[in-house]
Amino acid sequence: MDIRLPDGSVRTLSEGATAFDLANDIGPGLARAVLAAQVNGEICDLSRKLSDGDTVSLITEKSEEALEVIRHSTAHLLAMAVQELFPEAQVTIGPVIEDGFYYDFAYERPFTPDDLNAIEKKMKEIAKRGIDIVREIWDRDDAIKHFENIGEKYKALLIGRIPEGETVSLYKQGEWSDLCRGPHVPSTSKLKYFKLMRVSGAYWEGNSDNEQLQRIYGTAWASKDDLKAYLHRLEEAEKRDHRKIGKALELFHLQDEAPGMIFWHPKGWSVWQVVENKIRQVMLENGYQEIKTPQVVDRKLWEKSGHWEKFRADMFTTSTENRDYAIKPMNCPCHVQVYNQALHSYRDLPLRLAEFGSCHRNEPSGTLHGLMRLRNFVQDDAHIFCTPDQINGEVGDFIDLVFKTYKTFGFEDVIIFLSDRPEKRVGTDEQWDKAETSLHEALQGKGLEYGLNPGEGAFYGPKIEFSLKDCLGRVWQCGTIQVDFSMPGRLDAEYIADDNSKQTPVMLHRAILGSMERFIGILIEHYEGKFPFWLAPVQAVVCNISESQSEYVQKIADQMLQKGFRVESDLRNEKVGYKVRAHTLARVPYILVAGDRERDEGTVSVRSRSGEDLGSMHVEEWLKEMQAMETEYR
RNA sequence: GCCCAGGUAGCUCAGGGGUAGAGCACAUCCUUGGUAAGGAUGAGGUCGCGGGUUCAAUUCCCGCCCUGGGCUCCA
Repeated sequence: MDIRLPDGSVRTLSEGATAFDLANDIGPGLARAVLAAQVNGEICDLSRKLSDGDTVSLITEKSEEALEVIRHSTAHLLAMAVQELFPEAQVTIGPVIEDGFYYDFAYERPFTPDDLNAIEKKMKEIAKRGIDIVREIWDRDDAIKHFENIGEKYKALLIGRIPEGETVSLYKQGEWSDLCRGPHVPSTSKLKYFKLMRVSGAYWEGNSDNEQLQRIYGTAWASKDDLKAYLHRLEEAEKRDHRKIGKALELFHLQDEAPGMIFWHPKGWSVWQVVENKIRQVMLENGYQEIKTPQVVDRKLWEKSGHWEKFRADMFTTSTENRDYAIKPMNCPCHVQVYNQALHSYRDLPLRLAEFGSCHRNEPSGTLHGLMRLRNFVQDDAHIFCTPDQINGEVGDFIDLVFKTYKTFGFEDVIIFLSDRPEKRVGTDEQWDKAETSLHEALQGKGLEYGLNPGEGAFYGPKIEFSLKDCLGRVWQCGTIQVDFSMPGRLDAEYIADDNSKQTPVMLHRAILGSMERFIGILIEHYEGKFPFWLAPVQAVVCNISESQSEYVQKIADQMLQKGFRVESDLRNEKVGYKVRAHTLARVPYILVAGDRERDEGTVSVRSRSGEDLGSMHVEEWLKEMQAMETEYR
């Protein structure tokens, strides 16, 4: 039979030849290196029997496709090792994930870090044994019986979900076997570059009502260098961690007495204010009006808005003089109160009310994370009250605003998802059709790529979410725009239409940064604490060389301060080298040095954070330079 | 909320049933030094909180709180 290779050439093999035979036929080197095959585009085992006319490419460690196979096989290796060491452990699932894999086990006790070391050692040992990995086809019912007999109830359960009469594939390595679709590498000896990373609990089927399983995470790569590079990448990412930098640069702190809430220090609060003022400016330039509403609001309003019934457990409450209050978990009900204080004409719409609204939500303790997930956070919130016909235009304008704003802060890489109608929802299908279409059209009109989260919309309307990634690749939602058919009606918002009828406006909830805290956290990681000039908490430090220039240094530092720049002077009894080092480590964008020469000439010597010597310049000239940087967002 | 690992000086961390350790930072003194660490001296701790075992607990045991990594959740 004839087999076509990726380069277009054709090789003739005898009937019944496998992908491995093909590799062997091409050369013994390839036969040693080959891990899997791709037959007519489908990745499969080397034991796959080929047919006349198949197009086959062989996957070696150099192929991109190899990683998934290696990781999958390493997950099996892990499971085998665990069961050799802990025969009572039951296997469940073990998928490939970004950068590695995990495997969930049911076991009477959690695995310890010591166990992990032992398991990894066992894995290496099994790998060295060079056990052949063999694919077997089983009848579904036989497979269920088999796994039930050996006490693997989870596997039996999984196979039970496969339709009757179908066959399933099992992969066998030595005495050990696992239900698996495959494909896998041909022998455990192909698995060399892996490392177990951590243990954690995980629920069976991801449902917290189910029993907790023991999850082991690992990473696996095609080469030693790749593994090393990955571990190095993790270390580098850790250096960007906003919690670490936040502490080192004295931006903020957290303490036991206020879990999930931030104590902002002068430097962190400086960043906050610059960010807030920038957003405030953007809001005013785009037709929003800023308001401020109460922190603590009577329970009755939350009952009316529906929050009390649905989210009471997640709200902080307080009471006094027989009245119950909730500390606001969101701003929208309050914004409707402001809207309701006047009788509105359709001519008033769209009405855009913005607030830097501080919200408290009693998030589960296990979910708190630095600045990213808090119990108290401030949203750059706004609500647009509009007619159904205005949704389209408002959403389109908002998307532009999001991208423009993110760009100002240095972000180009934005992940967009559209969440559409959930099963439980309010509003008519017609309304949902219209709203969802508006969102799709707005995104497509901008030529944006976006993912779909089917059924993930809020009960009151569909939404678009804009997310940014943190240093560890975790995705955090920042911006959002949500259509709301429910709350305006619940809270009696209305307007008089052009036919003099009373109508209920649609409300769009929207935020660009989302949570101020989270956004600043992402900013810290994005810039590794090296904020651009306009955001930096301290924009420049002026240093003297010896005592005789201290008066001059104070004078010019004050001059810059009066012009509105955030400038400090460093007159400490230390050498310049010491001061330069200290302020470089503190990520100050510019270090200005004045010795006798500069004092006599009325200049400063300018050194950038990156170590570049920009030479001496007159103070006036430097002031102009700073003014330019301030408005160019660089 | 669930599983695991942590919590020692302002920070980063070592230690371990019987006077608590380092580096950096801080203070004082010497030094006035031209672009990433000048020198000396010194101060600094309820070893997360509560209980138990013990002659003795920061150390061992139990509970709680917080932090970190996951899971679940995220209006």
